[in-house]
Amino acid sequence: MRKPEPSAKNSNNKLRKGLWSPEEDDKLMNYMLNNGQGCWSDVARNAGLERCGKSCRLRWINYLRPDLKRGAFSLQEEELIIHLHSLLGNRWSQIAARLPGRTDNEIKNFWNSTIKKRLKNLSSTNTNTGSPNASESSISEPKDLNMRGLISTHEQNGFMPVFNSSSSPSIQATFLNNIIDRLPTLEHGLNMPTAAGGFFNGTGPCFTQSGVDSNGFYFENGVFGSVNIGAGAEGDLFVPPLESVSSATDNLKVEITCNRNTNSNYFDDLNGIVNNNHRSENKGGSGVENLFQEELRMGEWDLEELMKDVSSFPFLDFSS
DNA sequence: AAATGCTACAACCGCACTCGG
DNA sequence: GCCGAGTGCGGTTGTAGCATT
Repeated sequence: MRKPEPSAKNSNNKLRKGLWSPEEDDKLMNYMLNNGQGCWSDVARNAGLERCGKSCRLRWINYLRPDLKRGAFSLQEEELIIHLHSLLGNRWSQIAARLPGRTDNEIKNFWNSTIKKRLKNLSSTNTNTGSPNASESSISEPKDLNMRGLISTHEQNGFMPVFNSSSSPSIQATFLNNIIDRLPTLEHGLNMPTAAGGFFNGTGPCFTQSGVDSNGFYFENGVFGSVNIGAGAEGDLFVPPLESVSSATDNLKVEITCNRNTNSNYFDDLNGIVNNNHRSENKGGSGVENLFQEELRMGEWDLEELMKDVSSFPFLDFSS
């Protein structure tokens, strides 16, 4: 991408830094192919490179490795990254391990440059929209919320929020703004339970008809709970207390608190939620269960299996 | 055509962990 | 147990190239 800086090599005997020249790449590539990976400081020395071992390792892993898949991320990969990130957070190496041919650095860059930007746009658009009352006139046009903009490269294939036709615009606006207002809270690592909980299906917000009818999730102050829409009279918006949240549906009760300071607890809780929903035998249940059912149809991989246990994620190969 | 802004991504940095002496 | 080297990882920076003004 960039041309090596001529000044990168110091005049004295210090190790070279900065961009790698094609000659250096050749040296490292030839050495690795002929000798395999060993101690990286030895690699650097034996390959005749004026680089530290750490730099050689990085160059090999992120750029020279023969099994690397170059080029843009596919839609499938993109969705998987979002799903995995919702479960794993910024554990790029673990995410990369599930994406053959992709490096943690690549995924990290993709996330920070592309996905994060879309989330930011989403958030700023909401700010500009103003209060629910102010936006009431425009909420009937979902694009004004820029919800789809989260993944702008995707086609409009049902990722837009779908409201009950009888829901008033003000309720829709209140509901959406309630969710969007929480985005800054979730920005830290974006460890939002969206993919698991149903706000985002991995490609954008996913408010299914059934989800809006009965249950959604919300996440605030470290508490993962539910937002119950229209459980009573049509159009009612019920936001439960933060400390302990329970939905009002007949066949589903969610009372979740989690410690945001410990990722393991957090993700354990998320997985518990997912598993609880999977275990439900009530296939006719609405709300959260249907949200998951909707989600499971979104990707070509078995997301249900993915969400059961992060440690059991399959290593997917999209290279075909 | 030049200036400016934006984006993508390669590479560095610092911290944490493991392991052998 | 301590120490240092090696390694892995996530955050951040720097900049080439493209887009826009």
